[in-house]
Amino acid sequence: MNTHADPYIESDFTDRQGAVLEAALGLLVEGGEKAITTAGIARAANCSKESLYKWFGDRDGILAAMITYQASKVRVSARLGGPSQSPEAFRAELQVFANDLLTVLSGETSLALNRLAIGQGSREGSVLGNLLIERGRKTVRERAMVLLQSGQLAGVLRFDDRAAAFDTLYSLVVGDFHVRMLLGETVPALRDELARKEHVEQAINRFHLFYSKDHMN
Amino acid sequence: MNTHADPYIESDFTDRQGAVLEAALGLLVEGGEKAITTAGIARAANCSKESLYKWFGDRDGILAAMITYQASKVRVSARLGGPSQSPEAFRAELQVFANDLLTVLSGETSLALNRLAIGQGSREGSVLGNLLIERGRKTVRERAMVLLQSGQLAGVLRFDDRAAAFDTLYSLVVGDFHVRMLLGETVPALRDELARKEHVEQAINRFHLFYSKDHMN
DNA sequence: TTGACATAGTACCGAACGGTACGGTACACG
DNA sequence: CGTGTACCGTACCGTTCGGTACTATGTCAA
Repeated sequence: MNTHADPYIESDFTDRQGAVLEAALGLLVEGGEKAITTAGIARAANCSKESLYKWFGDRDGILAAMITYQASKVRVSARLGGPSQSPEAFRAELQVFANDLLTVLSGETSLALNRLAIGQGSREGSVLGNLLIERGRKTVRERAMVLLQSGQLAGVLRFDDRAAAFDTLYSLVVGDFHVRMLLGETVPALRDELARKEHVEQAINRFHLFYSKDHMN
Repeated sequence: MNTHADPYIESDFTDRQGAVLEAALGLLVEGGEKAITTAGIARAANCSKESLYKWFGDRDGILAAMITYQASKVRVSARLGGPSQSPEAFRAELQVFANDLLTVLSGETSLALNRLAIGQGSREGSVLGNLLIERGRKTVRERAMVLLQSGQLAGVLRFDDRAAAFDTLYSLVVGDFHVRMLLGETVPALRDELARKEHVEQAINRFHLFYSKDHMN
């Protein structure tokens, strides 16, 4: 991958190519991997199969491009609240992050891409899986890392291993929801507004129970 | 393989059919869904395609049968420790449960079946996904439920919603590992024996922090 | 022995798909 | 104007796969 993680690299794709990938993503969301045929993409995007192969190499190249393209689109705004904030404000910010995380993960496109990568997975080193972990999880991870460090600097949180704290936060917020959604279950705790808010609050409370200065064990 | 190894196997499958499904599972583990072709199964199991279609209807029927067959094989021994045990013994039992859960989820067959169901997922009501949730998760869930209730009766745990407590336990133990393994990542915290033990202990400790009588908030 | 039944093995068919090739069109550049 | 480039649309090819049909073999019962 590119070591130069410059923030300007939208993607290596032309507008036309982006439109084509958009159409392919639409097909994927609607019909699953089975719907991603070269002829189908060409038809949906009003382009020729020859262009597809020139741009992306082969079908797997198209799939990989879909992931990188979508990941480049979800660039989140990692707004830093600054180290001088109250514990309540920080807690609220964590709740916002948790809510955003759940929103992203429960999005149709995210689910479809995860299903695609998992379905292709384990075979051939799971190229798509690595791609999805690298490109997709990196953004949310970075945002959380910044958030956690700001909490530590503000004196709200206390931990030795920031990565481990992130894993805990992720587990508490997401839990088993992701797999269940990937399996096709409609999780009511994410649909219902009230239940979701309660879940997020509980998760953040529990996270503080682990990592706030008051509750260290 | 298991003619009568498991005492009361409630699968509707003949021994021959079980052997065929076993071969199909082998193909699935080795080569992913792409390797599950009717001709391939017939070749690997030394049976005819006609028999496959007579027994399982069509290809989707084979996939569904693979899930139900495997689920019927994993019937866990829900040994009940009884309500009169010390907190330390109960904690140890929770750790054993957590360890078993991680072992099952990281098994190649379980991962392959989950990948299969997820890959087919969302399309057509996700039949395989529901099947996997129903048949697969039910056993582990029931065992955990019994365990939790025994902990409550023993006066070690305290909760109103047992299902919610189970979800918390599951999240703390499994966390993000499942998705990452499904995506093809080899999680070191599960391979390494020491790291895994530490993780399980931490998870159980944290669970007790939420639900033990001493730590209620 | 004879006949009913189950199954293996193989051949076959139609459809779908990945990938390639070719003709046609619009546009840029000299 | 001519030439190259990029692209669309379509036709085409070879392969694979799901599903069916047919034959051969073995087994059990009368």
